[in-house]
Formats: sequence, structure tokens, C-alpha cells
Amino acid sequence: MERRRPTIIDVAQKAGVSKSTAGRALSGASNVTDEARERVLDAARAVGYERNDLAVGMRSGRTGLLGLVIPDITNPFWAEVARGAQDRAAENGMSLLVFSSDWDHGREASHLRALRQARVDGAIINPVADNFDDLDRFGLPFVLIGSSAERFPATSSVGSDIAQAVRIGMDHLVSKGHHAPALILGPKSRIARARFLRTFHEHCVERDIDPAALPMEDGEYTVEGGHAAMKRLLARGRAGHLAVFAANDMMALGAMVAVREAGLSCPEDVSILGFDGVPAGAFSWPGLTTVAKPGREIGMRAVDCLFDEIAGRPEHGRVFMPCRLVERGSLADLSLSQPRRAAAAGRG
Amino acid sequence: MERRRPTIIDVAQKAGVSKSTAGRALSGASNVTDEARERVLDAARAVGYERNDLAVGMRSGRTGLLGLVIPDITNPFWAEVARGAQDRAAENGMSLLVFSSDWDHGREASHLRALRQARVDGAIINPVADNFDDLDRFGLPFVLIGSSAERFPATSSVGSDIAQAVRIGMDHLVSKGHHAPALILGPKSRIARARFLRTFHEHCVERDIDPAALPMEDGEYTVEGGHAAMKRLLARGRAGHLAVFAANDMMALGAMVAVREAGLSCPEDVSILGFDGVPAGAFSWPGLTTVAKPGREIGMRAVDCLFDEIAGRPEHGRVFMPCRLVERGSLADLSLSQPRRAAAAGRG
DNA sequence: TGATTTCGTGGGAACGTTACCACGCCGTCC
DNA sequence: GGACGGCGTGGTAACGTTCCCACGAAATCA
Repeated sequence: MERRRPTIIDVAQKAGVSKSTAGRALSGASNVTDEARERVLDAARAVGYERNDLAVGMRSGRTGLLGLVIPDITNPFWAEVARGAQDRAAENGMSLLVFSSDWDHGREASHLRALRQARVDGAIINPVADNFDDLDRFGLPFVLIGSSAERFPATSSVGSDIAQAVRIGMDHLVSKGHHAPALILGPKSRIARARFLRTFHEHCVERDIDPAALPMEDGEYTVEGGHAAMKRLLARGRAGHLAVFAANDMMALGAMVAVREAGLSCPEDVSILGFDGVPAGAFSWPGLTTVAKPGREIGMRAVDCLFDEIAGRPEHGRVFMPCRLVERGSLADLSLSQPRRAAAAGRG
Repeated sequence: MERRRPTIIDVAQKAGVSKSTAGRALSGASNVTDEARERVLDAARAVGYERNDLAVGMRSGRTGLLGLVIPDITNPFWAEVARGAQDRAAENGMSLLVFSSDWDHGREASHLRALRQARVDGAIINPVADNFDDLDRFGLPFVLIGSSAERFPATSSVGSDIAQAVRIGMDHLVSKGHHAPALILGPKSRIARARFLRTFHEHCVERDIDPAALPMEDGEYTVEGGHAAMKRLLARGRAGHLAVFAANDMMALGAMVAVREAGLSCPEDVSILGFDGVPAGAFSWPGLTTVAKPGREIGMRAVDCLFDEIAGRPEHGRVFMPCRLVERGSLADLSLSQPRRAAAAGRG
């Protein structure tokens, strides 16, 4: 801090041009001769010049900073989103300010204000569900991510395609011979639950299944929530093999523990399919088969959409990124014990 | 962007004072009357004024931004470090720029330059091991974190107390009746391995154990590395119960798989102790007993140290944060089957 | 009472870069 | 030859805040 850093004035003097010409050469503008540009670039290298983004931002209105406001960086899904956003930002010479909101309205408001004060070029936000006012008045380009973005229909957003995810999950269950799986759902207040259920109902209609006849339990999106829901499912009694589609991987992992505690085994007695793709699913025994959300792709796509917002290009509306099946060991394959014709009919 | 944002000039005019007085009132300086301050704060609220951190940074040299350069935000340990740093930064009204280096020298150099250009107030860095030059010339206050910080002895750093971790791990193994555990170590080139081994040797000396007589294998700090090392350990044959202290949790989880593949069970035949505390350890079966690193605390402490660096307060040197035992189910308790006197002698 | 100190206020300049415009030179066209 | 347009260059001012100093009024001290 004691030693003054070289400025564009130092570069200009060394190169024997004006600061205007120096600035143009350094920014890659076309209205500079190649000879002048060479002299400027050499001078910049010689004095060790590095751009001051504060000054650039003051005059040009662009800082090269992007903001990311997510619930919790230690949550594996959001860490993947952050990673995708980081990578895309870095590819484009931009830096990412990362905040964890813990789904707290006040924290989010505080983070949004920090972003405004820092004059970021734009932000990617997983909105706290009831935070309409702050987002309306954010005043900078932004893109929403995650399920809660649905509450802001006029805004560009990027999220997992939950409908597609439920569909590939159900198709996979059916292909393994599980035609009437039980469901472990998330809490009633959550948007993701409604989307999950809607697609599940569509799936049943397509296959002439009465959804009301299928066992369903719900709970928090936690290990404990899934554990309790599975216990309730098992307490209903089961006729033969039970298959369960859990609304997220933590619930699925908790359900596995409940199965074990009941003296049963997975997948021999109970098959469990998760939804999320958290890393821990690879280490349960057996490994959890799950429908993985595209966290990293969401992060990258959100940055792309944000660049369009910043550039004033047409809005994207809502973008849904496809999920992907991750096959491990938690689903029994009952299709192997089915007569061929019955399996084909089941796939109708 | 079209609507000009209110500046301190607007606030001053509305409050009927100079911009100097307005600035003093808003920054909490003492040389303003209470009456003027009140008028200024009311005016600021009325016009919707928010500070411009670019302008503040240009004049004052302080931006309110901190940088964090870690290997990979999706790694659970580093995500915890980031979380701790975020929280401590937010408590102090600062914002955190987060970068993932992937242990790549070029990426790190690029991130350090971005931090300089953004004129951050300081940075927390897990250095790529051979990056002496860039750090020497970083030019901003910084604090190092993680094991590779040991290569920069004159610099403030914060890391896990690996010696203490190995000690509580070994003490715990002994308390469970495992007096001569095998080791699964990380790669020879890694600093953490040397520290782990050194403490292990000290522990053996204290307990009159010949370390050369204990089985040791090594590999990469990955599931696959641990899996292969455990297979080699098992291939040596085992006399009764085998206990293994693995150099990180991923290796431990890989070792568990190898145990199962060998037709053995954990903890009945083979006990496994990990090191790290990754979330996945809670979901293996049995759950992994491990010595957990204090990621979040490291992040917080690093921010505290950085504030001291920024303020020019005396350096901290190297700070080692204590690790913590997380008991789950992967260690058999052999002390229950030991005669009381023999157990006491073993602990001597 | 006069000199000195303290406090609060206001004005100018600095911070480092870009946006903007004027100007001179050169080439092309009528 | 003169008018026009394009290109490259340079100079000024703007961006929004803080730093710094000068000044006047009030309080304190001798």
C-alpha cells in the first residue's frame, strides 16, 4: 500500500502517447495504430501496470463483478451451482461474490444491498420465497434460480426440470418392475413438492393408475424427515416388495436407515429411489440410485442468461435444465422375475 | 441503469448541508452535530441513498471486499471454510469474492490478479504448492490456509492441527483396544502426509511401539486410493481383528468397500477410522468414525487474522485449529473383551 | 480582555479510468 | 483545387466519495 501502483498515466508517459491512446490500446479498441499499441503494451508490461477496476467501474458503469445469493454454500447442490457459476464467470474474465442467505429474508436483503453498493454488473439469486419487494427494487440485472423462482413469473430464471426428473424416475421404477411405488414427499408449503406431485399425477393418468391408491407420506427435506416417513410407510404393512420414490436424497438416506431398523434390507425387501444426486448417496450401502439435479449446469446457464440480461438481449423466461438418472444399488430389479408379456404391458 | 442513483450531493442538498457534512454524518464521524446528523440521515432515507463502494474505494483505498481462493468449492471441507469466512465477513459488513483454483498454478495467478484489480481489502488463500512468486508479489494483505501454507513460513496462516488430530485418533483407537493399527497414508508428495506420519511416530515412541512393525500402505486422497490400499493391507493376511487409521475420509470410505468385497465386515472384522469429517461419512454403513477438521472455524479465524493484517496489527504466525472426534459405528470396541489389567497396561 | 484551543462546517482536489468531442492529416471525389 | 469523410490522436470532464485544509465561532485559559 505504501508504494503507489503504476497508473495509465505512467504507461502513457513511457510509451510517449496520451493517456487516451494508452487507454484505447489497453482496452483493445480498434482506433489505435498497431505501432502505438505495441509501444503501450510494452510500456504497461515494463511498469507492471494492472487495471484498476474501481476506476473502470466509476466511469464505465461496469465492474466485472457478479453476485450469487444462495441458501447455503455447504449444501452440495448449491456448491455445485456456485462452481458452475464460478467457472462460467472466470471464462469471461469476471469474478463472483458469493453469499449464503440461509433462507432468511433479512440476510437476503442485506446481501442484495451489498451487491448494489459494490455496483456488481448483475446477480444470480435463489430468492427467499416471500421476498417480492426487494427483488422488485433490486435495480440491477438479475436471474433467479431454483424452485422458488416460480413465484416471480415475469423474471428470467433457471432451474431443474422437476417434471422431467419425476418422469425419468417413474419410468425407471417401472422398468425395474415397480409399477406402484410409494411416495415420500416434502413439506406442503414447498413449491418443489407441488411440481413433483403434479407430474406424478400425470404419470399415473398416462398409465391408468389411481394415484389415490398409492401410499404417500411426507416430511421435512431432511434425513430425519425421510426416516419418520419411511417408518410410517412400513407401519402400514407391506404386501411383498415395497418401492419408494423419495422427494430428495437426504430423505431417501433417512428412509434407508428406517428400513434397516425394521429388520428389512434394501434393495431386497424395499427399493428406494432418491432425487438430488448428493455425493453422500455414493457411500450409503447400498449406493443410492437417484435422479440427479444439474447443479453445475444450472450455475453455468444462469451466468449465460445473466450476460444476456446485462446486454439487454431478449429475456429467457424460465429455463428448465434436464436431470439425469444415477444408477447405484438401491433398486431391486423385479423385471427379471416377470413374464415378458406382463412387463411389456406395464410399459404401455 | 437509466435512472440516475441518488448521490451524496442529493442528500446534502436535501439536508441543507455541504457534501462534507453529509459524508461525515453518513460515515458516523464524530465531528457532526446530532441535529445535522439527523437531518442527513432523514434525507438519505428520503432519497433512497446507498453508498457507492467504488467511489469509497477510489478515495479511501478500502472496498469492503475480501477474496477467498480455495481448491474447489464443491469439496465439503472447503465449502465449510468458505461458509465460515462468509459468515465472519458478513458480520463485519464485508463481502467475499470466492474462487476455485483446482490446484492449478495458472488459475491461481489469474485469480490473484482479479483480486488486485478489484482492489480487495485482503485475501485468504490456500496456495497452490509451488506458487512462491505470485504470493511474494501479491501486494495486498493476505492470510494462508491449509497444509500447503507451511511452505510459506513467514506468513500468517490458519490450518487444522494435524498433530492433535492424529493424537486424538490414536488415543481413541487405543481406548477401543486397537493398540497396533495399520495406516493408510496419502501420497508421498503431500505435506499433510509428513505431518500425519511425524505425529504417528511420536505416538509410537511414547507408547514403546515400533512404528516399523505396523502395516502401512498409501495412495491418492481418493475413494479409489483408499480402496486399493485396503486391498493391499488385506492381502498381507491379518491375524484377528485389523484396525486402520486412514489419512482422509474418502480413503476410509473406499477402504470400507474393499473390506466388503473381501467378504469381511466393518466393524466386526476390520475397524476403520477416518480423518476429515465429510458429510458422506454419516451415510455409509456403518457410519464412519472420524476425526473432523474444523473447516468452518478455519474460515472464521482466517478472516479474523486477515482483519489484523489489514489493520497492520502484529502477525499471528501459524494458527492451528483443533480437530474433533466424531464417533459413529466403524470401530469395534475390543476393550470390552480385554482383561482389565492388560487394557490398563496398553494405555500406559 | 486578549490569546489560544477546540469544534463544526464547507470547498477544492484527489483517486484512475473512460466517454466524449475537437482537431489535424490524409485520401477520395466532384 | 476545394469539399468531404474517415482515421488516429489528444485534452477535458465526469464518475461519487473521502481526504485535507482553511475558516469562523465558541469555549477555555492566562
